[in-house]
Amino acid sequence: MIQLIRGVRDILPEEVGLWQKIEKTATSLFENFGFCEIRLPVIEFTELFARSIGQDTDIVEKEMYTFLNKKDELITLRPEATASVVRAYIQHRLYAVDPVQKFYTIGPMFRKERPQKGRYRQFYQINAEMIGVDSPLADAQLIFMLVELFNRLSVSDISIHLNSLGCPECRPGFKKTLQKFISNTTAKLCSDCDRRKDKNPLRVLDCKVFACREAMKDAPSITEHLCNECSEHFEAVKIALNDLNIIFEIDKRLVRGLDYYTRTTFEVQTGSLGAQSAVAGGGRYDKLIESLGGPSQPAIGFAIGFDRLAEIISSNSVEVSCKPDLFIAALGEKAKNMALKWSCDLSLSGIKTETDFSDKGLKGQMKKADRIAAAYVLILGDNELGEGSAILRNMTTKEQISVPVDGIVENIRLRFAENQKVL
RNA sequence: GUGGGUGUAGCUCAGUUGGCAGAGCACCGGGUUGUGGCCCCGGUUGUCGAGGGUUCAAGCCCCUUCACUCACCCCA
Repeated sequence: MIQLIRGVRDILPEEVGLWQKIEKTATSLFENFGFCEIRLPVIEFTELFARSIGQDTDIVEKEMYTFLNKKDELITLRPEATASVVRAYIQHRLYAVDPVQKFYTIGPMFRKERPQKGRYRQFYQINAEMIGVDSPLADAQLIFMLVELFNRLSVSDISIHLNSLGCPECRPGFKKTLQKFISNTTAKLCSDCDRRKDKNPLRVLDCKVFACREAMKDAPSITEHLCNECSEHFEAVKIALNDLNIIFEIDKRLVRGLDYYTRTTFEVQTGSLGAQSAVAGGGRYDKLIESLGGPSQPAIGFAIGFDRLAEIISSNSVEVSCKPDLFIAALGEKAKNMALKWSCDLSLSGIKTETDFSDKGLKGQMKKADRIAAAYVLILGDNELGEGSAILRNMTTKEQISVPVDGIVENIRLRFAENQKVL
């Protein structure tokens, strides 16, 4: 048997209802906030990701699916969506009419990591990106919209973590301050932190090893080393969030692994996903568009982990069904031919109709109708054919009536149209 | 890439010191000739993840390998 590739998975029909519900909730909410859908390819030139995410990040260094095409160009299955959104914004000069553009997009991303709970090699994200707005009010609005999505999906076990990473003006200075603190500390860091303390000292703040957390307990905080502009921006975001009654906590260890982030970063965390606590995350990337060759426009966005969101909702079990309204139990060849026509016509008129074309007896077909939870069964056998009628049975109340074969589709259609008071 | 756990029927899982491959659920048939659920009776279902080794004999012991899973790293 051919099995699926490691780290990817099938979303089976019973789960798809939940996925559709999440998708509909998100898209209608985002559109109410003025975001428009954009659909993007899943492959791009590798350089796009190397330049946006950062050459030295783990994602680019070892987690991308990268191939050589026939023209010897390096192409990559996208590990995230923001880079592609920005590329499209620049390539199609969407800024020419109005530099302010708001997009959302849903689709699969790919990262070659060892799979575990809530982490797959093909995973799905819902992204929202707002380009061209610098105001801290935009940051607050975006976070408000994100929180509202969780509310609408009845996800309550979450917390909002907030931080600011500064900008190219103030971050290098903080990096040096932090490096000085680390080299002065006597405490022993784990081998990973020892390795990354020079290249990316911010990551040491994020380490989960107890010894490192202890050692970094009194480490300088970036929010205290922001330049005036960044500091004012961050304060304004906090005030705006308070005005919107968004409860959040400042998390100075929230550093994130993509190089393009500036200023505001945030994460939605949950306790119900094992070691994977982040279910959504995002932040500002004010310099990315310019660095990819576009106009100098600020931007902010977030990504929601679709698989993770579905996971935490399904543990609260949302029932989404695709039960048929009507099951046609036909006995004999003539009856089956009539059933075929009827079921096609009824399906077209919006009634979920199921038919069994096998040679099962009536008992077997009733059993099947029961198993798939059909609300009504239409029985057509030799007796009924002789009388020119069929039997319509309510599977809950066991009531049944005789319906003339002449005009039966219209008859049933009208019965279902009358507010489900079919029988 | 590193470490732990788990692989036996469609599903959930038993399987003793190595000795005929099991249960529940599901499915199929019958009881009830054309009426589902509940009940009763009967039946089907296996590369015991794969490959090799030890043995008269391996689901069980040994080696290798693969997959799943959880965690690390990192991230949504």
